[in-house]
Amino acid sequence: MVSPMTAIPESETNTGGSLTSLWERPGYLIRRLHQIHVAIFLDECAEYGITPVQYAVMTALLNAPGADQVTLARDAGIDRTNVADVLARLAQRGLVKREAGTQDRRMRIARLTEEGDRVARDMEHASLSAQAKLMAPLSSDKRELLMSLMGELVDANNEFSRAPARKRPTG
Amino acid sequence: MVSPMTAIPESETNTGGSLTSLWERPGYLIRRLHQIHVAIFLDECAEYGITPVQYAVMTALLNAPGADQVTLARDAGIDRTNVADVLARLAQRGLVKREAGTQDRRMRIARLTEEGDRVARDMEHASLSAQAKLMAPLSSDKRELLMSLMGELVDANNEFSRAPARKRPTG
DNA sequence: CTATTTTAATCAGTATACCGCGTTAATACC
DNA sequence: GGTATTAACGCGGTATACTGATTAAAATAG
Repeated sequence: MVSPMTAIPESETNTGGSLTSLWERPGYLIRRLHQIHVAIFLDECAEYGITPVQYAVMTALLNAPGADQVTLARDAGIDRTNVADVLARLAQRGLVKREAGTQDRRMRIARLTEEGDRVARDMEHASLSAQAKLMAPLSSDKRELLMSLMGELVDANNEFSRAPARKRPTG
Repeated sequence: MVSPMTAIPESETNTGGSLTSLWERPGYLIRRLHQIHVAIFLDECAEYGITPVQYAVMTALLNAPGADQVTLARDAGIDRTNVADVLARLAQRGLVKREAGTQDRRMRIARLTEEGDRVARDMEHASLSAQAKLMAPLSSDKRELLMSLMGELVDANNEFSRAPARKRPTG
């Protein structure tokens, strides 16, 4: 015994029932899909140097200028402490400015700077390109189907993540 | 102009076409789905203290004992450098042991320890519970549909991420 | 057999994502 | 009005995920 073969022994511990394939695990497919989307987004938006999460925060600020961090977290579906980090990085690049809240002095209010506003609007094309590239392998029908199914799942499981986002507009 | 009103001005910069809702962006839904799955998995598998990625690496090691880091990265769809970090943490907890490769001395070979093997097998129930909880809001038909669509998308876009996984078994 | 190239791993650095604790300010209660 | 509770932040810590550079060993070209 103990032959010196170091190649994969094939049946050393794998006694019969190998566990389910990764491709049958929803968690695996979701993680890979996430990886892939981030990679495509970063590629398409490389000229701006903005990440998907930063873009989500910036668009949230477009729609709700002067929001506090908790509101931004709920609007963008991002963890509270993470929003603070993202805002700090955006502020350091001059895309966001932060002030203390006037009414509630616990809050820190965030706004896009002029440059931040311009960048957020300019990026829309690139972000749509990233979407298109990601979904390109699917037919139009399948795209809609996938969006619908994912939306349903996120909606129903919203409360399970630490960052329960604002629910989908029912309208 | 420059009125001192600090409440959300509603139309300060938001000139007309507000950008697309987050719920219409595939990247947003994918990111939220990922958040939610990780949260559910950590909750269901709390007694083991194993993360989804650690579980993926451990099951990869179940099926390919003695694999090197590049192989593990491809099998589990995880970035090369990340695999090294995950293995280091698993090794520190005594679930994995690592040795230098005998034939190719650049490689570092990884194996599950006895305890690691036992934990990986014991966890299957909990991981299936996490899957079930995640997918519970969807009917059986919709679950299959979603898995199929996600699989198709991951398969087609595989090469866009830094961690291009081993392709889906065609059989 | 030497020189180039390729490959596995490591390291440093950055960004997301979350937890738990503590601080401070606003609110509620008495 | 003083106390208890709640709420918004900040900080430290951990894990994933990736980039770029470097090192060392193997494979290949000349």
